[in-house]
Amino acid sequence: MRQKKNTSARADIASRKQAFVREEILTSATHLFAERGYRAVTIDDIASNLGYTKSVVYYYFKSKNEILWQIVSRIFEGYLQKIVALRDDQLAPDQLLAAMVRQHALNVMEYPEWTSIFNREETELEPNQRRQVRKMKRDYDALFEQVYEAGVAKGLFRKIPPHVAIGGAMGMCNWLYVWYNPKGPLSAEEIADHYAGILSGGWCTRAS
Amino acid sequence: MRQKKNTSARADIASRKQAFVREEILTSATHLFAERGYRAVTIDDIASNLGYTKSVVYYYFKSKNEILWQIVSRIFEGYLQKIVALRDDQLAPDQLLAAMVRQHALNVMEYPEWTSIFNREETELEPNQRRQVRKMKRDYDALFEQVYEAGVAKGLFRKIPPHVAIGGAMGMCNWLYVWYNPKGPLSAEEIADHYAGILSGGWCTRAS
DNA sequence: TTTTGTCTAGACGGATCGGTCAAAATCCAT
DNA sequence: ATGGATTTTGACCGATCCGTCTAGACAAAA
Repeated sequence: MRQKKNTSARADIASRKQAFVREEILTSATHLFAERGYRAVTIDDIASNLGYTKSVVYYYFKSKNEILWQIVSRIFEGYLQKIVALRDDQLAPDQLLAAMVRQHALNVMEYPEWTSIFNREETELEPNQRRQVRKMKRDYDALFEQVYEAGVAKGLFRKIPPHVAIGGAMGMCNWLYVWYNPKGPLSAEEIADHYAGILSGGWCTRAS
Repeated sequence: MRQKKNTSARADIASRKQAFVREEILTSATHLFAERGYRAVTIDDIASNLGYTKSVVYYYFKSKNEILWQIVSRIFEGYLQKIVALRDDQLAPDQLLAAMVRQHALNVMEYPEWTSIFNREETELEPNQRRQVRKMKRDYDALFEQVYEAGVAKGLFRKIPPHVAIGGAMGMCNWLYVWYNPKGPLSAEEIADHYAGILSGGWCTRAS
């Protein structure tokens, strides 16, 4: 018993440290991948950015690909949760979709680097990983498209193919990673509201 | 005279062939860069894709960077011309901006690969090239923002910061390179019209 | 046929980078 | 301090890839 307790305490410390360093490395890698692109970043870059050497990174991760995959997987988890949570509010399709768009825009602006990686580095994944990512994206978009369809059925939305309407909304929001500046004059909430507003009612003062 | 004529005839054939092969190489490179990313494509890939060897490519181009730069420069030229041409029509801001958005969407859908490269590979350019590209993008966007501002002044558009409104429109259109399928059920014109419509009047049937 | 300019092949250099490995250092319970 | 587990180091291997270079193929002019 005592032995077991001791070794497990020791293993505990070890695993906590491992978790911490893994997190550090993922953060460093996220910055660099977003800034220069996966292919242009070396393991040495990721390591020396933290004052480590390459070997340290390879102690905590099996390969460069595993680092990328960890980042990509987590991005999706975070995005999905916040969108799914909105469905509990039992809103009408037009209100719900506006809220979902708003939240997606906020997702992008909260971690622009994630969106950059998620969308730019898909080709760097291995075939089966890539299939998974594509499915994630499809499922995520489908959440929005279903609401759009429901809204069309109720006469709330114009009869535009859901795929086109949602594709437009996604582009609008995802593009934020290109130009959104956290230190800019507008807050993320303001921008998200503007976007939800434009998509719902357009930017013209009267209907065209 | 005869000598001069002869040698120039020979040079003529040569330069025509050079122009042709250079074009071939740029096309091959464009496909591959868009598909796999600049960094992941080797000169050998570009060459063997055409049945050539690496040396041929280096006979026609100084470096890999020159190929990328040629592609990027041309993209902008093509985009800009078609947008500037619309200004001659002397439309009111709301009509003009709708036409410009429509045209930009068509630009993207005509050569999705160009948009992909133009936006994904900016980090692969050399510093001064990158500065030029950023200026191109700023100037391009400014064309749209000016029209938006004029529309706001006339009470035609809602008072949204032009940068935000146009950023959204650009994202919407540029994102087409991710999902637009030329063989899909909708034509490029239909999609472009839908987008211009959404941005002008929203996707809701009544103003929210 | 010889010569000249244009184009191509293939080998090579040099640098980079992902990943491995054995040895050393560090840490902690006994 | 000792012993065992964990962590770090730095050298190293092998592969890839950009770009160069030399020799020669090929066509057209002389």
